[in-house]
Amino acid sequence: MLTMAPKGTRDILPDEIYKWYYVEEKFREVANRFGFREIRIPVFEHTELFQRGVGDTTDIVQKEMYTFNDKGGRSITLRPEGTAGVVRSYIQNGMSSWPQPVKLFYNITAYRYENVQKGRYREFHQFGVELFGSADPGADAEVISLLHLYFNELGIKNLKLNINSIGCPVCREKYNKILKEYLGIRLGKLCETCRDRFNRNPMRILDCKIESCKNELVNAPALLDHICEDCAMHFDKVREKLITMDIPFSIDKGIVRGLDYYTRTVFEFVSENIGSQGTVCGGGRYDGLVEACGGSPTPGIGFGLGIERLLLEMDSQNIEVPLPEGPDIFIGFIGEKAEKLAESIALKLRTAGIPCEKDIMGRSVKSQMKYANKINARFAIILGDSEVESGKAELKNMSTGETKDIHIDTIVDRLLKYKQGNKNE
RNA sequence: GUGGGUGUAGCUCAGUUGGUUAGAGCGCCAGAUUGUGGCUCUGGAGGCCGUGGGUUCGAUUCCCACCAUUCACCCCA
Repeated sequence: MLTMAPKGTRDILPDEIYKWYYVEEKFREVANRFGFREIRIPVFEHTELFQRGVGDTTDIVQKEMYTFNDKGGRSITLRPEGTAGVVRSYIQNGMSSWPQPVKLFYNITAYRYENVQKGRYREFHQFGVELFGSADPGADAEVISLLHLYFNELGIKNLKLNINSIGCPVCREKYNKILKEYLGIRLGKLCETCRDRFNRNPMRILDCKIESCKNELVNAPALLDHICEDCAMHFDKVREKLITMDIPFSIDKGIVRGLDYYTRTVFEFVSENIGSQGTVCGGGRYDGLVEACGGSPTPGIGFGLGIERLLLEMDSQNIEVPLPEGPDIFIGFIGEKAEKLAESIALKLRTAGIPCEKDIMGRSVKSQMKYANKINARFAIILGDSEVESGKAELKNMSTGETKDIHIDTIVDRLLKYKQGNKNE
């Protein structure tokens, strides 16, 4: 137990971190291109923020939060997602008086107490984007196109984009009446949980996976067919824009975001290759959220993108990420005088910005060379008494095996030139 | 919370029809004439065979429980 990471958490080791750097840098870069700026928010917030911002009736709040009292008696919760914290920050920092729209992105860990399975962990990583201040369908399209571009540039194929509209509170209320009429007559045939949902959140019944319930629901009215005129027009425009931008999508009337404050557009990017938790990215519009959290009415839209799932998908598609490079040079030595020389050269190289390693294991020359090979050093040099005396040494190119006699004083210059692209040096 | 699979070396996995010192490949460390890697060869380190209990003369092997892990349900990233 002492030597085991807690359930649902894991280490990201040096051998795989380059993949993380790669997708992180790409995400920052693409988000910046769209004018989104990075925000960093706390890992924990007041519990009530999530109760409000995520919604009291959701599974997340009801059973998945890491909640505890701090020593001051405050109820604190580790963030189960990113949106609520960003919304809080938007309000707290008066972002409504920033130039509009406010476009933010983030790279966070999040925490949910759930059973672990493929692509689902208790501590997981998300990229996200939140766009405040625009109710325009263009904002929806922009956020979705950001994702489309991002996946494209990573080389990911075949992620399926599903979109839907769940209307506004007004149309949802109307729809709920219609749905309840439909369900009311069939209530007896539904499972226990569904009967429970009937009063609390009838829309969730449509999500039920139990066969007998599904059978009763085949002809159930879909929310999309009952949204009001404004919402329908909004949805039409979003679709038009996606078509104009050549972004393929399907309409999935079944997407019903569990989070309470979602309005109008909801969407997800789904994979079929990474197990049953195939949603790589989920998002939508939340025009009521800022107000619900205590701010003035502000439209918003955003998404969360699961990094673990993204990486699983990239693996399943055999997408190659450029491997990290080894140090430019390994400095080996034998003897005390040579060691001092090696130390001073290593410091000069490092000061000049040249990655280099020097033996600190007291190994034989042969073993030092083996090590230089394992760490994928570009060059190696071995210093001994004769090198100390003559000021010259053999610089060995580790990939070709060629050696060149050089003056030790010139080593920094030579490697700098090499790095500047003069690979012939 | 529920159900199935799996726990033997750092990793991937053999194996013992229950019987003394538990194996391979990879990885790690070192050596193959004295100061030069990759290939090859040799050697070495490293296992309470997940934990606890039961059956037995004897358990890593059979049984039970627990724990961990994994996949799935629910839900979500």
